[in-house]
Order: sequence, then C-alpha cells, then structure tokens
Amino acid sequence: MAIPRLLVVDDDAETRSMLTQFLRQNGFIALPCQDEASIHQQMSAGRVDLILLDVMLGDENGVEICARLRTEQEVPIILVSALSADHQRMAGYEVGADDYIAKPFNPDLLLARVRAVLQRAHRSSSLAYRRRISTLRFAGWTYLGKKDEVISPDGVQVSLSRRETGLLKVFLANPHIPLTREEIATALDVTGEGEAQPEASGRAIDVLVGRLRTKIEANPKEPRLFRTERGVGYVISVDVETGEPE
Amino acid sequence: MAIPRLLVVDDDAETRSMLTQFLRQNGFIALPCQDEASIHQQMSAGRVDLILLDVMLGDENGVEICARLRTEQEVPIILVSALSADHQRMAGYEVGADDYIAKPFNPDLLLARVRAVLQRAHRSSSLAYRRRISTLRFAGWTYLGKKDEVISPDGVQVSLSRRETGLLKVFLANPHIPLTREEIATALDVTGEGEAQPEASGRAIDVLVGRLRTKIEANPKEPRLFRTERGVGYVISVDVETGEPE
DNA sequence: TGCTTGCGTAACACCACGTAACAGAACCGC
DNA sequence: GCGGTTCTGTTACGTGGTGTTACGCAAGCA
Repeated sequence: MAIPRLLVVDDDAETRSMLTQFLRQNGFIALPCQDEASIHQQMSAGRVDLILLDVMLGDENGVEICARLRTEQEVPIILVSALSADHQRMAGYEVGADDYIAKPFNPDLLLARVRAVLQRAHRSSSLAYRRRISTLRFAGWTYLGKKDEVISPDGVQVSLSRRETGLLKVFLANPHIPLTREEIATALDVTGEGEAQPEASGRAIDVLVGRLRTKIEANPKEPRLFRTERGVGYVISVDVETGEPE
Repeated sequence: MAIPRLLVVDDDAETRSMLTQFLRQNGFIALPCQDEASIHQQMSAGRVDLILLDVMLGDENGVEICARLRTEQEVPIILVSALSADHQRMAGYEVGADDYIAKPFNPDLLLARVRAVLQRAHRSSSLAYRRRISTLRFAGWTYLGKKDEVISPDGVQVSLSRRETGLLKVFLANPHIPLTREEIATALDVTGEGEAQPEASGRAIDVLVGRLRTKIEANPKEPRLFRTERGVGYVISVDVETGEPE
C-alpha cells in the first residue's frame, strides 16, 4: 500500500491549510481543494484514497457532492461538519459517507477515523484497490503486489522484504519529490509496511535504501532510480509510468 | 465460536438476496427470511447469531417483531429501514434493537456494525455461543463438527486434534482480523475447545498454528490461509465462503 | 592540499518466527 | 492398573529481516 492520498475539501482557506498540514505531518499525502470542480480535477489527475469533505461549502452542499461522487466513484468519503445534529448525521450516512465527524474535532480522533476508513476500504474493496496496485510498472520494472516481488527488465524475479517493499511504495507514491529520511520513516510506519519505530537516531533508512538499490538498480554504485539528494534525503528520479530518465 | 450465522429478514426478494450474498462474501453465513414465521423456523432449526430485520415488512411491522423476539430470545437485532426519521430511530432502540441502520447504507458501514454488534453480544453472553456447529465450509475445505475432521478440497479426510479444531474455529470466526497470540489463547480457553491456560510465556500458539498449517495448508512453507502478521500475530486471509484469495 | 561533513556499506547484534525434538499429560483398550 | 498412543506445551536451534555501529570514501569548502 502506498502512502494514502487524501483530498481536503473546505472553502475556508485557513481550515484547509491547517488540516492539510496536520495530515501531512502524520504521514499522509494531503491535497487541498476548495470546491467540487477541484475535486474532480484532482481525481482525474491521480489516485485519491479518501476525501475529507466539509458539509458547508459556501453555496455548495457537501452532502450533495458526496452523493454525486458516490454514484460515480468508489472513493471513501468522510464528511466534516460543524453541525452535529442527528438528522445531519443520518443524511451523511444515507448518501454513502463512510464516516462523519463534527467540528471542532480531536486531532487523534480524526486520525483514527481516517485510518479506520482507509483500512476498511483497503480490505473490502480489495478487488478494485488491488487491481490498481497489483501490478505496477516503473522504468522497465514490474512490481507484483501480491507476493512482494518485482521483475527486472530482463525478466529476473527479485523478492523484496516487507520493509523494502514499503520503501519502494513510498518512492513510487512520490515521484520526483525529495523525501527526507524522517519523512520516509514515518511514511513507512503509517502505512504499516514495517514495524519499526521512526528512530531518528540511526541510519536505518540509508541502509534500507542501499539494500533496495542492490536489489533493483542495474548498477548500485551509480544509482539512477533512487538518487541521493545530499543534505536532504532521497528521490525516485524516473518517470514512474514510462521509465524515462528525467 | 464459529462463523456467525445471520438472518436477513426482508420482504423484498431482491434486497434479500443482495444482502445475503454480500454478507456471505464477507465471511458470514447469511440465511434469507421473508417473514416472522420463517424467522422462528430458522431459529428453531439452528443457531442464529444476529438478525438483520427490515422495519417495513409488507403488512408486518419490524419494530413489533423485534419487540416480540426480544421477549423470548437474546439474539442481537439490527433494524434496517428506509425511514431515518429520528423518532423511528428511537422506536428501534426502545424495543431493544442493538443497532439501527438506514437504507441505502454503505456496505462497509453495515459490515462494521454487524461486527460490532456480534462482538458485543459475544462478550456479554458466551453461553449462546457454546452450541455446536454441524458443518462448515471454507476455501474449499469442509469442516465436520462432529468428529473434528476436515475434508480437503480434493476429498482427503484430515482429522484435527481438539486444540487444532479450536484454533480453526477462532480463525474462522474472525476472518481478515489479525489476532494476537494472547487473543487466540484466551479465545481458545473461553470457547472451551482446550483446557490449557493462556500462558503467555511459551510459544504454544506458534507451534499450534504450525501444526494446523501442516495439516490444511497446501504448501505449509508458504501459508495462504493462515498468514503471519509479523510483530502482531496471525490472520486467516481468504474469503471464508468462497475461498477466493483476498 | 587538508579539513569537515555526509553518505555507502560491511559486519554485527538482535528479534520474531518456524519447527524439530522432547517430555509430561491425557486417553484408551485391555 | 498397565502399556501404548495421541495430544500438547516447552525448549532449543536455525533462519531471515532489520537497525546499529564503524570505517572508508566522496563532496564541498577554505
């Protein structure tokens, strides 16, 4: 499972950036949206795993948007609202929201619900979800989600450990974006692809990257896929779809 | 503890079969019923763990049925209705429904509630759960409750020990849910399928899982049914009814 | 050129898990 | 009760994955 990508839909700029930042600090990829149009734009631009949808969107209505989205897509939705009255709550469920949370909310509660919904979605729609992930191609490599194995451009099968798989997914979910070691570590933990704590002390990530390189870089001494950004961290530096070097 | 058996009570044949199928796909045993008479019939024929009861049942009234059932039996009930008005909701709770869900509902939400109610019921009354199971099917295997024997997909009969049987039941009752060793141990003791204490010290569960694997995994070295969650415990990871790998 | 800082990685240590082997308990037919 | 069989927890060892440490090298800078 790659890093979950969330849309944060709110018409209030301040709330939006606050939420986005908070989610990012907790290992998610959070993309701000301000209206229904931008939701559709984001969803056609890339994968979206969960939508945090404000009920009061200026003159738009979150519940209606939710209902419309649900008729088209299977993406999980959490409705966010200042109105916690029961009829509102029920209205949320009826249109197919996966959960409903009232503002102001406890940050931990929000995180817990986001994770719960993601997990449920991951489990139940394994079909739709897995299909997307089950095979993935990058730079001539093929990643088989099922058994944590990748196939090299020349057809050799390489099996990755869990942590290595997790790292690969983190990179693939963030093409061209330099990631610090800390970001990588928390992402690995959030997505549950490994069980270690983000101990900022050691050089675990360095070693991990090294191991991944030895497994899937043609020439590990001269890495082309996983590049080092000196003083920053690491980047995956090919176009994930086509494999073109950038 | 076995696979939960649910009654799906709805007068609309289409809804009934849709719901039944969905629940079966998610690891439950779902039995369709169309009226109060068939409820009683099913309940006298075998164990019933939960009733999903439609509020509008033609000329019968789900709420009244719920109230009647509650005076006789302890079986948990979830009321299902297209009417989400608050007073209806309350009417449901007052007659002792364990939960209330409005149509059309989110499938995941339904599953979550069903599991929650089952878990609550399981905790509070272990008695009702002690009854025996006759036959059970999972992933092509058939489990014969009587003699603690299972029959493999290719017809070979394998006999399980008591402890192994208990473990199998624990797994079957918790599809897709990772169980810690401690949870497994206490579950084994609660269900009386074994008499040992949950000594957290040893590695009894590991060995037990290993033994079950050698008996009913096609390839015990690469377990597909009983997967290890490193640092957590074990999960049964196939769709219990159909045997589809997840 | 020499110093400093950051990175790569080999070697090591540790931990979780799988499992073979063993020993005691329970069971069973006599 | 008795001898054998089966069941089951414990122990011990092997294996693989992962973080840590230490050392050497490369990059950047004065």
